This record gives sequence, C-alpha cells and structure tokens, in this order.
Amino acid sequence: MEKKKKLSDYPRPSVTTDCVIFGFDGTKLKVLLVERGVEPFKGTWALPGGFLRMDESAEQGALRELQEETGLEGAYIKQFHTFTTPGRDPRGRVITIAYYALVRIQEVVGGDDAASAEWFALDDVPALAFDHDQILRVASRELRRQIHFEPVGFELLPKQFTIKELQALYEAILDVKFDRRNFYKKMQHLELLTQVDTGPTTRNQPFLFEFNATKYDELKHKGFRLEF
Amino acid sequence: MEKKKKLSDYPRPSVTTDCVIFGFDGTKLKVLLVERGVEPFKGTWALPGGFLRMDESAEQGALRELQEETGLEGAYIKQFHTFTTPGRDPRGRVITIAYYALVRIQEVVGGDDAASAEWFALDDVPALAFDHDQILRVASRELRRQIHFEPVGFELLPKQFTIKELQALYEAILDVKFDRRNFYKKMQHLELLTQVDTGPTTRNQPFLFEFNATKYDELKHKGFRLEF
DNA sequence: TCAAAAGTGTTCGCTATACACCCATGG
DNA sequence: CCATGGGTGTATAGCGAACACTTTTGA
Repeated sequence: MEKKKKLSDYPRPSVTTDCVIFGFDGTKLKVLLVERGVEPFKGTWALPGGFLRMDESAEQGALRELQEETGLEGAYIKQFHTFTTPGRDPRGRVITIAYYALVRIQEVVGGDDAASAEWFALDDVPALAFDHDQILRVASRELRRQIHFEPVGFELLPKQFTIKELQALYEAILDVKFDRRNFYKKMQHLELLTQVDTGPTTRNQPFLFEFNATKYDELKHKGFRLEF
Repeated sequence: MEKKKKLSDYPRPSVTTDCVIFGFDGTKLKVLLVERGVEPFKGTWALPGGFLRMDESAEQGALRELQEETGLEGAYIKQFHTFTTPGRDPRGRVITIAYYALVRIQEVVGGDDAASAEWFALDDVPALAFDHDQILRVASRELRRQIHFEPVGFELLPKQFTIKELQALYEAILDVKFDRRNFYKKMQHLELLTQVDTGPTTRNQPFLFEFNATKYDELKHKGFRLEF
C-alpha cells in the first residue's frame, strides 16, 4: 500500500455481498434463491445480495440483505469466502464477499423482495446467475466442514426440537446415516441439550429439547467433533 | 445487484490483499513483517500487501506480493477472511482480502522489498499498522484450526525432515506438548510420510522423511484429525 | 562412563460402533 | 395384537494417552 499516491489513484472494483441462506424443512437442506428482475441474467435464479454501502461493514450488509429477504434479524451468518476472478460479472470488475446464513425456515416471513424468492432443495438447484453455482458449492462445503467443529446446526432448527429432528438435520447436511441409539447417547453425553419439561407427558411423545448456549461456548473452545 | 443502474453509479471501496507469511525456524513459528516507508503509519511494522490490480484475482495478487517479499513462487496460500470495518484505514474506505502463506523459511531469499522485511516470532510481534494485529490473530487462529484437518504443516518444513522437527512444528503451532513416542506412532499409522533411504545409515542418526502427497489427498477427503 | 537421543513395545481406559430389549400407542 | 416409534442398555474393537526398554553416540 505504498508510494505517494492517494487511494483514488488506484482503480477500484465494485464490491457486493451475497448471502447463501440455508434452511431446513425437517427432511432436506434448502437454500433461498431470488429470480433476477434485471439484466444481466434477467429471469435467472441467483443468490440474494447487493452492493456494499460505504458506511457499513460487509457483515452489516449481509445482515441487511438477510432482513430484506427473510424478515429475520440477528440470524447466524458467517463469512466464508471472497470471490474475485476477473470476468465473473459481465458488467465489469466485481468482487463478492460471500456469507452463508442459517435460519429457521419456519420463522421466515418473506420480506420486500419475497415475491421473487423461493426455497430450493440443495440437490435440486437450477442453474444460477454469475458464478453463483460455485459460491453455493463452496458454501455447502464450508457448512459441512464447520458442523464438525461447532454445533451450528441448531441455528437451523426450531427453538425446541426432538432428537430425531436433530439427527435428520445432521444426516441431511453430512449426507450420512447414523444409528439412532448411538446418536441419542452422543447428544446426551455432550450435555449440549436441555430437556424441556412438557408437564404430565402423554407418553411415547418424543421429548423436546432446547439448545444449551452455555455449554456450546465451552465446547467451541475445547474443540468438539461429531462422528461422520 | 438490481435496479437499472450501472456499476459506476455505486460507490466503490479500495481493495487490497494482505498476506500473513508464516515460517518455521525449527523452534518457533514466525511471521514476516515489513516496515512501512510512507504515511500513514510510516515506520510501523505491517503485513505485506498491496492494492488489487484490475486484471488479477485476489489470489494472484497475494502470490505476487509473496513473490516480491520472499522470492518464492508457487507457495501454499489460503484466503481466510476479508476485513471490511469502515474506518480501518485512515485514508478512506478500504477493504482487505487477507491470505496466509506457509513457506519454507530456509528457501526465502528476500525480494525487492527485502531490505525492510523481517521475521518475528509469533509471540513477539510489535504493534502493527492499521488493524493488522487483528488480521494476524485471525490468521493464527485459522491456521491452528486448519492444521487439525489438513496436514498443511508440511508446507513449513524442508522437503526432508525428521519426525522430531515435525513434532516441534505441531507443538509450536498448537501450543501443546506431545509424547514423543505416541507422535511417532501416530505419524507411522497415518502413512503420510515416506522414509528417505539414506544409504548405509550410520545409526542413531534420525530417519529423514518426505511428505507423501498421494496419501495427503486421500486423507483430506476422508477427514483426518490430529490429537490436541 | 554416562547422559541424551532415537527407535520400538506394552498397558489401560475411553468412546465409537454394532446390536438388543422394553414400553406405549394406534391401526 | 402386532407393527411402529421412542427411550435405554450392553458388548466389542480401536485408538489415544501414559509409560518402559534398548541401542548408539559423543562429551
């Protein structure tokens, strides 16, 4: 960053933030896409995103996008990569700071642009605008990686959930099958869940659990690993 | 990215790539810093970096920086975060795509700017320009995280090395101590190393090993974990 | 001659895995 | 009444962690 030049002496690319919004419907992992209304790629599905404003951080920009698309505030987002290949946007030099968001699909109300937004199963995504196919692939990979170390999956479930739902989520993300009983034990042993008291329970209803945030912070620091 | 505007209608930040260059001297993990020759932060140590050119990807920019600073080509680099907080650069709105590089410190010859470049032990780094302290912290954390999953440590060692050196490296990065004998066994069991034939060996010289790239790709896919 | 370094073994305990059993509900 | 789903229990194998022994070299 040297020489005696001013910032304006250097050419500047345009900067956008795009957001891969993941949700879980109880069976499959889904992603929220929007249909582009303008050129280029008009009519093509794309990741929600927009230009970075000069007075906001990229994270604030991603959260703003998220609010506009899903109506959610304060959801979990994570920056995972910045895409910079020249030519990735036909309009000119554009770099994209990409985030993924984990949202409770049940709480998504749909925001201003909701008319053109739609959930797609991750294994049934249409061709996307720009290099968004690649961005989505990288996001999925990073999510899979992260879930081995941090129990981020909880961000995708309702506040209260059954172990069976939790297992289905992990199986959907990691594309594996777990033994039901071992999965139960593993979760119990982690002490990451708090059982919800549902009063005089009519039996054979599955227990409801809540996520234990305190324990989460502990495990995040000590390291933590889920089986494959 | 909508509306009927052109790219030039949106304000654009300046974009730099900064590179956290890690090296290992056999005992401590080190990082290469440069002393700034111009304002702002003239005379302060900083991460090597520079403005992104319009015809190169961020990765190419980082590799270019690396070549200029260390004389190395084709070294291992990894993008780990993009820093965007408004105000992080007093000159105006600047976002930085940050990479870390793992280099063999022995092979670093020092490039054009080498006069002002110096290696610092990671636990003895001076105050840095801009938010480079934070960038360095994040880089160290990401390196520690990554090394649990991928045997990237080999990028920091000479082509041939002893198990003892390898262990010292891991201990330096993770800030732990391993039992020498267990570490040997672990490495043997992973089959990640190829023993170098040093002819009729004068005994009690430690064996030399090379990194086995084939096995690496295998493990990278299957998942892989080192003890803490 | 003795301390230090390098290679190889042994034991123990935890945990991941596979698989079994009991109970309640509803068709 | 029996299939289904949900909660709990048990046995085994593999691996990580702790620790021991032998040999060779050089001070």
